Amino acid sequence: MDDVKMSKTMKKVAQLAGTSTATVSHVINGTRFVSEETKQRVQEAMEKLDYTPNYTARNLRRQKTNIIGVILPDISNYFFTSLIQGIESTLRKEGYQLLVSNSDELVSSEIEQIKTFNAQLVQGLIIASSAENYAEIKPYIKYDIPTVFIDRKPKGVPHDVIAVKNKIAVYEAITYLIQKSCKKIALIAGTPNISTTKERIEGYVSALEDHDIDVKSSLIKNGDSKFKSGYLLAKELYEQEIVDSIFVANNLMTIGAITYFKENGVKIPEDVSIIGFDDYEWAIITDPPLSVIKQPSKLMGEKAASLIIEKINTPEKETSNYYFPTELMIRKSC
Amino acid sequence: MDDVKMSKTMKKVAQLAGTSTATVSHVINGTRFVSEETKQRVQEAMEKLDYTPNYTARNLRRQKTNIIGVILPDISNYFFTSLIQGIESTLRKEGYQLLVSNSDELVSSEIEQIKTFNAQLVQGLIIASSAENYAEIKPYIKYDIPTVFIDRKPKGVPHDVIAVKNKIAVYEAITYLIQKSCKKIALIAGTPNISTTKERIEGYVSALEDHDIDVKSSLIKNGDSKFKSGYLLAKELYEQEIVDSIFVANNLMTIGAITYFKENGVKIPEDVSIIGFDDYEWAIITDPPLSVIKQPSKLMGEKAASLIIEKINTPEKETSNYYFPTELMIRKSC
DNA sequence: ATGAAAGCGCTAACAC
DNA sequence: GTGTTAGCGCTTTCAT
Repeated sequence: MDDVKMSKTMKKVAQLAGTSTATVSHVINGTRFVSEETKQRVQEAMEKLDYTPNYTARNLRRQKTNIIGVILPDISNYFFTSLIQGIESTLRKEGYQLLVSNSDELVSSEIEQIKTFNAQLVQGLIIASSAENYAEIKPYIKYDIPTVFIDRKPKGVPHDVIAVKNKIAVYEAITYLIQKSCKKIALIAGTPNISTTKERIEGYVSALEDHDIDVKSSLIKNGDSKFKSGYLLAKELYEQEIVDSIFVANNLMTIGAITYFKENGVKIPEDVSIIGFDDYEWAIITDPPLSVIKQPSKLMGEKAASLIIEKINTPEKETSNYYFPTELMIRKSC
Repeated sequence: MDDVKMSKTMKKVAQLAGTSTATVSHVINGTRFVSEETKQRVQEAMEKLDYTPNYTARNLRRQKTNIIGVILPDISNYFFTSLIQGIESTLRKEGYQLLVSNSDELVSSEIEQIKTFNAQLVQGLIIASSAENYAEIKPYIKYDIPTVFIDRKPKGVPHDVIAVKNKIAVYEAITYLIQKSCKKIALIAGTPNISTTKERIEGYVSALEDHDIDVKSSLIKNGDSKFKSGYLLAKELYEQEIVDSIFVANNLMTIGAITYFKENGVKIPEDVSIIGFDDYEWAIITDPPLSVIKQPSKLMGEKAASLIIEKINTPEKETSNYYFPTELMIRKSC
């Protein structure tokens, strides 16, 4: 009630309880035996003062925080928000906190954030990097802080990575389209130069090649993974080329592409078949229900979080790569 | 290259540069004049040691962190993730970090998180509370840390609140339905007892009353704001009642309800009209395109963040409430 | 079963 | 223009 602004310290608690700060600390942390009666007195004193330990001081002394940092390229992308869900839930169970930040797909901004996080702020780092090569960010990553790369794998990364079997996933999808006798299959790919985009293009190309279909570079479009570019690229494709099917390599661009076709009376799948990437609740109620490649996004987030925690507890743990399988969900858009 | 594990301290930098720690600190923070040459030497030393200041130590000394905590009831809900987008972007611009956590719509878990955040971890708190009354969480909220409530306003909150004109929003939507000559208008409401739910029910009831339509309690269903309950409640409504239209008070439940109807061959809007809450990219490509009440979620997040920052800079600033208007987006589901 | 005190790495008041 | 040093609030070693 009275001194609201004054932060309560352990010292005050100790005074009130008639003990030393050491004892107070030990009753709080259960780190050594304290007799029932002193324990009692300390607890009462804490209650009375409405005392909460100062985490900053504790962190400084213990040389660790309980915070994990996550750097994502686009928080408006449903895939990345489901990653967050998975990460947050397992982190919380283990008593860690989650610091989230958004790099806007910019390596420069990513580096800025890595720097901040590394200033003893964060105990571990989960990052969906926008860098093509690990070398670009290597100088800023500290080797003593556990780091896991998620979704994307810059060339040369020596850390754990959690990703998806992109090439196989897309190969399957394109093969499906071919079997449905699509002839002119286009690809709307995401942000250029990142591993997921490259792998998805590889899957596309190799599926076509395996079925003796010419790969036309005019049918491969690179976007920026946002709604707008899906819309624009669909338009470009439809105006310039005869296309009977499109594979769209991310969820926001898929929505963009479909929006374009709906606005222009292009029928899906009659006029053009579509397969998208990422599966969400709303993908079932679209017109038509969307055929997609589903990645286990929440699971990937959970894995990243538990991996980071393992790394924190067992620093000598060797690094490894986890490639999750995807699932081709065929609905009505192809 | 060598002592990777050893944290570099200011002291070492000072030694290498042949200055005091004070000078190092001042060149880092620009807090007092330092001659060009010493500045030079210090910077070189920092470079050489690959030094980054220790935030934890700085925070302890300055008695502040640069972190804002956000507590949300459901990170899988698109509304809350767009809130995060808005919050994160404006926070980042101002040099703050964002600590995110999820309360699962549980007051107990919310309290747990408030406690953690309050331990000098966080400079400000943005919270979408699950509490019906402020009294439930009051003991844990510290008055000296700036707090803003977002989306929901527990009874008796003395802090800033950022919300939406729920009653008016729903009143308009229901009125629209009535003008479209709907007679049996049902309501699928969200988590009981929170302000948004109560206000939305009020809007529903008062629109019906103003048009001399009987309010039947069997037409008002309470869910838990998740996909599943939207699905189940739609089923319940459709099996038990003759209903020609439904207003669904949140985005996940809307998807759930539509999914149920699609699975069961119920035509929208021919058999039943639907208006949902919250607007997203995918709402345009659903079958049929969804009529919804759109709330300016990103804007609300931005406002919350800038408000918190204002409060931090001007603690004496008086509290106020911000009620954003919504927009009724009529598409094809009603 | 408990206490004293050093010290985590920084900032800033004070001194010159 | 720069240095010295106290101290932020805690944990933990070393005593007893």
